[in-house]
Amino acid sequence: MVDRSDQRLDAIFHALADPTRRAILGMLAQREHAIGELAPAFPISGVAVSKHVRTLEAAGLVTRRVRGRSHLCRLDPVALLEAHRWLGGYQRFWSERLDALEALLEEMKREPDGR
Amino acid sequence: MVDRSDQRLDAIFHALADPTRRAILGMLAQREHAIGELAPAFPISGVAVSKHVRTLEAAGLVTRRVRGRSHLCRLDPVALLEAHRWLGGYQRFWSERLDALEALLEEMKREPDGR
DNA sequence: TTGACATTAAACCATATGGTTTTACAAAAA
DNA sequence: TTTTTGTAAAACCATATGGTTTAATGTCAA
Repeated sequence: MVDRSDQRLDAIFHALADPTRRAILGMLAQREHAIGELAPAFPISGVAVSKHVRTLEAAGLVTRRVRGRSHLCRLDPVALLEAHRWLGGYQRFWSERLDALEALLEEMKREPDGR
Repeated sequence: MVDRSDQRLDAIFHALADPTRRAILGMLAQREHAIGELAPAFPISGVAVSKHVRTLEAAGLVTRRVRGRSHLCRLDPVALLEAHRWLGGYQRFWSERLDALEALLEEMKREPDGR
């Protein structure tokens, strides 16, 4: 019952569950960065940042291309989309709530005295 | 730089990074369940399931009401919505890709010989 | 009141995680 | 060629995690 897509979601959500890794994604959302450019933004060693990048890469959230001694990292949106779609499967739960709220507001507009 | 909403996302994504916990959410998406009803669905002890539920509860993904000796668990969509919205912040990355693909397909429709 | 039931608490264990420092290596610069 | 630079690999450490088993607790049923 634990299939491949399960394991992929495990890796994606686990990768997203760390604030440093989310911040790295945020930087990569601006533009491609070498690991050495990412590292100074964090209060941890470059080695630690490198390991975070590897985790993101393993989860499919980041791709890397090596140019000389620099490893250029780029956001890969596909994994983010996967997670987004999985969560979207629950959308009806919150939109039901929003619908209820909306209906209530509508009601209030039609009967402003709250009758 | 690690504020409250950061920690909330940590907890939410961490809670989602486990297949048992995601399966529990799946069951709760059907209807409210007592912990004792959830447990037989998994090949682990009831104690372990109880701890998973606590993790989900701590992340705000599940609420619990106690009725006699049963603890009734219900999905709380708000935390899921939070995660969904965070991911939605990256939507432009995959929609850009989809837009490009769409444009390409449009092009192919207009010039079916691939010129 | 006694006993069964649903759940939590506590103690424990193996492994995973996020960090460190040190070592290694390939590429660019001197 | 030698040195410096960017990154990974390896070894290590403390703590977190997901599981177990064994009490402890409160609630329903005989």
